[in-house]
Amino acid sequence: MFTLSEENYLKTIYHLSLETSNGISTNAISNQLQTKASSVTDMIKKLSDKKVLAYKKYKGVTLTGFGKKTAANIVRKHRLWEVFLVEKLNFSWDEVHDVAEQLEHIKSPKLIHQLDSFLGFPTHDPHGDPIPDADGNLKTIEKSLLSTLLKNECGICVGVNDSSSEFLQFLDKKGIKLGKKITVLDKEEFDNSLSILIENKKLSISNKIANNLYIQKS
Amino acid sequence: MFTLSEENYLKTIYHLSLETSNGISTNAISNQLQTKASSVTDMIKKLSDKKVLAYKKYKGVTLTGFGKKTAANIVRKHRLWEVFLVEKLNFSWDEVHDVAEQLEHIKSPKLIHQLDSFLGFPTHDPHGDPIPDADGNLKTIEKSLLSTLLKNECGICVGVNDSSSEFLQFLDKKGIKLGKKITVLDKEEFDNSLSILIENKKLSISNKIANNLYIQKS
DNA sequence: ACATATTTTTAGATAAGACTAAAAATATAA
DNA sequence: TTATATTTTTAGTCTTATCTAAAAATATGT
Ligand SMILES: [Mn+2]
Ligand SMILES: [Mn+2]
Ligand SMILES: [Mn+2]
Ligand SMILES: [Mn+2]
Repeated sequence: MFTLSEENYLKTIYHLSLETSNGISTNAISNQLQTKASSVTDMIKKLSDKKVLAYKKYKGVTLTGFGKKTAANIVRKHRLWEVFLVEKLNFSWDEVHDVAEQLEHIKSPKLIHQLDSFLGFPTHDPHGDPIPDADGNLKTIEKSLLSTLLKNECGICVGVNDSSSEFLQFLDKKGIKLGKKITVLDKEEFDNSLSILIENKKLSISNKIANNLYIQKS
Repeated sequence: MFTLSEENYLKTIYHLSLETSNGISTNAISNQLQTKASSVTDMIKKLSDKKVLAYKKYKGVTLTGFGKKTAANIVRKHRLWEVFLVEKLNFSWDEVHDVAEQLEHIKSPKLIHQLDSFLGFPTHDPHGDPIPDADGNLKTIEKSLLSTLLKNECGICVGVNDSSSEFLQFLDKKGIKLGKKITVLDKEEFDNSLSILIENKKLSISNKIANNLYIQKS
C-alpha cells in the first residue's frame, strides 16, 4: 500500500514518462510537484525500495511494470471521478480537477469498479483524456494540435493541452466544446492566428489557443 | 482547515458527546481511536488551540459551538457517502463504513451540496442514523431498543446499535431490514429472548440481537 | 581538455503524529 | 483520612515528509 505522498510522486512520474521516452530526472519531478530536489531524491529511494521505480544514482528513474500499473490506476480513479462530477453532480469541467486530486486516493477496488459501471464505462474524462482500463492500459487516439492544421482542414475537437480553469472557462465563453467539428477557414502567417468555423460560427483564435486544443482530423 | 487526524479526533469526540452529557475523558477518546492516552493529550492541546475544544487539564474536553459544527459536518459527509454507496453503487449496508471513513475527509463544499441533492436530500443513512443538515443540526427520532418492547407491542425497525458487518450480515440472513414492521409475539423471561413477527414470518431472536435493534413504536 | 555551470545527492534540521516510560494529579477504598 | 489505584500529563524518542546548505557528480562551452 502507498501513502498519499508516494501516490502523488508515482502519478507525476507516470505523466512525465508519457511525454519523454528517457528516464525522468529529479528536477523534472521536483518542478512538477513543487518540492525541492533533495526531497525528490529521498522519495525516489523509498519508491525504488518498494519496487515501483528503477533507479541508479544520478541517472533518473523509470517506472517498473508494477509501478506503471499502480500509477495508471491512480490516474484511472482521477479521471473516473472527474466524469462522475461532471455527469452526475453537475460540476463544470473547470471545477473538477482539484476535487479529483483528493478522490483519486480513496482505496477501495469495489468502489472504483462500481463507479465505472455506474458511469457506463466511460473511455475519456471531461477534458478528453483517456481513462486507463482496470489493467492500467491506455488507448491513445490519433490527435493533433489545432495549430498544426492547414487551411481548409477540419476535425473534431477531442481534448485540451492546458486544462487550467482559466483556459477551460475561456473555451466555454467562446462556445468551444469537445465533440464539436472545427474547420480552419484561414491561417494568418504573421501571428499564426486562425479563423475557424465551429457550429456555423466564425471565430478568431490566437496561436496560443490553437496550441492547446487537440483535434482528431477528419 | 483540519488535518485528517484532527478530523478523526473531532468526530470521535462528537460521537462520545452524544452519549454522555459530561466532558469527554482522555481515556474515552484513546479507547475509541485505539491510540495511547499521551497521544490524545497532545492532540487535545492542538484542537483546543484551534478553538474547537474547551479544555482544562485533567478535566476532559467539550466541543465548542464551532467544534460541534465542524464535527457534525464530517458525520454529515460520512453518512451521505454511505447513502451514495448503497443507493447508487449497489454496496450492501455492511460494506460502506470503511469507504465512508475515507470519503468523509474529502474537502469540497460544492461536492457535498451536489451529492446531497443528487441523493434527494436523504435524512438517514443506510443504518438508520440521522444525517446532520448543512448547519450541523441533527433531528433525532423517538426510538427504543427492541429488547425494551413488551409482549404484543410493535413498531418499525429504524436502526441498529451495532453496525459491525457481522451483525448487519446476520440481519440480512434473517431478513430483518430497516422499514419493516416488527411485532413482539412472545417474550421469554428466562433468557430474555423474543419471538417476533416480521413480514408474516415468525423469528426467534436472542436478547443480544434485541439489544442492538432500534424500533420506532407504533 | 579543462574550467565552469548545472544537477543530484548527502547531511542535518524541523513539524506532525504517533509511541514508551515516568511523573503528577485525581479518584477510590480501607 | 490516608494509602493505593487509576487517570492524565510530561519528557523524550521515532517515522514520514518536508526543508536548507553543502558536497559530489555530471554536463557544457570555449
Ligand atoms: Mn484532472
Ligand atoms: Mn482530466
Ligand atoms: Mn459508518
Ligand atoms: Mn452509518
